[in-house]
Amino acid sequence: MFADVILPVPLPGFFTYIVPDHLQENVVAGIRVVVPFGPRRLLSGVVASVREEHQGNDHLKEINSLLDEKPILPDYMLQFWDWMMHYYLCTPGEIMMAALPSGFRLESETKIMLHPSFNRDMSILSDKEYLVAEALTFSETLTLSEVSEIIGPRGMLNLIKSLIERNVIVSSEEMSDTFSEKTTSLFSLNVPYHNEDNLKSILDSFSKRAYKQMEILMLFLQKAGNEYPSFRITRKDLIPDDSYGGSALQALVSKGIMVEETVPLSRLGDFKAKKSTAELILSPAQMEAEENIRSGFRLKKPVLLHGVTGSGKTEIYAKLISEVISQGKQVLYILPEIALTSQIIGRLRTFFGNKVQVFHSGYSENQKTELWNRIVRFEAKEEDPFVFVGARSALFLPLTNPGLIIVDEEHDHSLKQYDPAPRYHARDAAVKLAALINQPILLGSATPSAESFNNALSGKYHLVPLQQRFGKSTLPEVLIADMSHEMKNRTNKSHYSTLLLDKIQNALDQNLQVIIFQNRRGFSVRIVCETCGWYPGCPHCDVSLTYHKAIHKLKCHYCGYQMSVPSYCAECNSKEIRTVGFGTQKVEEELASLFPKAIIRRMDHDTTRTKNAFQTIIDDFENGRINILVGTQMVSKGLDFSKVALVGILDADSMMAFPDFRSSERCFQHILQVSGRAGRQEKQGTVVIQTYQPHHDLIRFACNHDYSRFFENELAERMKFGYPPYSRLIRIVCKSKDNNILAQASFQLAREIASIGGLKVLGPEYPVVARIKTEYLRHILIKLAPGKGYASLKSQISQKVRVIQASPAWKKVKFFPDVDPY
DNA sequence: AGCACGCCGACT
DNA sequence: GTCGGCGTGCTC
Repeated sequence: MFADVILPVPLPGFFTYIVPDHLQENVVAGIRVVVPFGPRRLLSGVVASVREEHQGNDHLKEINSLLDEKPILPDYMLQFWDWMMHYYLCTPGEIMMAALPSGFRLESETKIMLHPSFNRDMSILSDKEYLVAEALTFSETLTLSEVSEIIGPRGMLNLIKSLIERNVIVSSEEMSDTFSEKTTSLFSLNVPYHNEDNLKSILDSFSKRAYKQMEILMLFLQKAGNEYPSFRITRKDLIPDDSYGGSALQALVSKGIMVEETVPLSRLGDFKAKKSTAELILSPAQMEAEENIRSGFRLKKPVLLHGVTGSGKTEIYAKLISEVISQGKQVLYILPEIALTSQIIGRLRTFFGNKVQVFHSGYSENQKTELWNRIVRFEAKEEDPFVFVGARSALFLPLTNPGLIIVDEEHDHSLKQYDPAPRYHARDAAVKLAALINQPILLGSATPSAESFNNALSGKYHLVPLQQRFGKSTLPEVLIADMSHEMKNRTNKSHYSTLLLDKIQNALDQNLQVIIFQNRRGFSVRIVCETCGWYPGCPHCDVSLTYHKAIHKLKCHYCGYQMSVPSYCAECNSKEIRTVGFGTQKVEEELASLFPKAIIRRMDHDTTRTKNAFQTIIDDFENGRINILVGTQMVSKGLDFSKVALVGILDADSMMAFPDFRSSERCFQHILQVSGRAGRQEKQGTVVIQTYQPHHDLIRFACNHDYSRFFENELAERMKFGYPPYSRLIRIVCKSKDNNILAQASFQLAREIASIGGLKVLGPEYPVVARIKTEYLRHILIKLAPGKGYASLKSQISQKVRVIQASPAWKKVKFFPDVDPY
């Protein structure tokens, strides 16, 4: 028998191994195996399929051993991987690396031991060799990292090689487990002292000499109550304010009065539900939407819930989730970004407590591995997790009994993975996954993507509108500040219109909060020579350097290169150098001088870098410790604040101007999303949009919250130019350090692909940033017209890529296909 | 991707 | 003379 194995290497295809006779019964698809790979490497891989026949007379190797008794991946998950590698033009290994936490991807580690025939004649050894041999007489085996600790990393490999050649040592490959169980100590009363007399006498003796020990013992008995013989407690729970550093407790253990035992501790945390789901009361509008969603599920169509900001989508989700759980099924809840999860988690845990688990890239590998283990062993018991909230990568969780998939904020661009492969869109992949498992899927957004909206219009998705805000809140009033008018009349103070400043003052006077949105494009602050226009650029990338005030340095956003701020121009030696552009930092400063009494905080990449920074800012804002919050996209994403009276959008134009067919859509979504933060309770909120193009359609539609009109317009535009959803795009990113070879290779590839026919090739073109980390870039954009045959065209395209890649002339060029690029 | 092999410049 | 730099080729 032969097994096709997926290995964590970015090479196309599976690797075929012989299944040894004694393993024939146990090797099935979805199981992990250890296989030899290359001259001296062992890898763990996943069996994709087992077959009886194998053509070709290749020299196949044998499977070494098995890591699992039963599959860790359900059948549908292997189908999902298969679909993904074909759809997104990547290798199974790339999917495996994205899907499995590292605890499930074991690698071999070289271990050395003394050669059995070595006669222990140490005189033939050098000093360093002697140290290694001596260490091997104490502990039988050493890993390479242990050897490196003994003699240092320099020349280690050669030394070991020489020892092996001289038959002093032998080496072997062993699989090492990277997962380490988290443990804790539990303390209990030792058996002799379960006898009350013994206990009493020891307490009496302590009252004279070891007062602290008695105190701890008393504390233990107090917490244990009648259960004291079987009571076990952690140090932290026993002595919360551990001022003794635990030494007294340790003394009790060493005297044999108490017993310490090490037990495994879950990293997944413990959360109690605070409310019963019976307390989930939906408004009539929500109930209607819920009913409508169910009818969509009955039609076996993906459901698109288009609920305006503040309409209470989460409550509807919770209602649906509670029902799925009650059937003993699991729920997968995908969110665009880690930052958002904590809010949603909090709300879901109110109802579902421990049943809710989180999974995203911010989790440690050990945490991920533990959750995977729990899922693989899922038995639908009360204490098992049922709801999995996570970012894209949660799609790969091997749920054994999934009953519902939710993709929230389905319009969000961060649902698409860009690097590394697989470059998948979590929404589209989730729709496919739902179809594979034949279970319902719900997509939710206040501003659905053009793709999804089009699918809803065409009947492919079932559309559920929810146009009413929850409770008494109404949609905010949107006002336009015409910046060209303001500029002409010189009424504006720097970047702020009088309208916006008045409204801010107004809000502050009423002790209400303000959010100021400045998008990322306007975020970068550069340095420019006033005399000749020179600006410092990154030596490795084709971008200007961004000024960072906190470190007073110029920095490259692509490769991290840093330099100090030049005092004169490198071109003309002029000293007239100044900063241009205005980012959140500058906004924060300027607002501080305009509103000296207000407490202003900033939320952007810089201020949310540390683990809890994001949550801290949100908490401060929620509790009214911040009057004005200045931020990028981050402030627009699903945050629920109740006292926000005003939202200001400083520079709508820079969002509209970006040269990309999705820029209008993105700009409109940002405006609507950030506007949605205003006026979440009875009082109507206000939004001020500053723009130089007040009559632009996009601005007009945004003012009226007119999603449908905007997207009807937008779809008409897309159709005119043949952009998605009226075509499919594949972008091939070409990279090389050699710009000439890159130019030739990418040109050649574009020509080859064009020759396939049935598609349109644009480029090769220079991307906006044409060089990153000393590598030059070209983009080839392929438009596939609507109709059948995508699969065949795609495989032809990747065939062409492989041919070009294989030709010796272009071997310095790398190609990365990106299907449905963003 | 990782690892071995192989061919040239900087040190004991 | 060796160490170790990374260019090249291969992995069922």
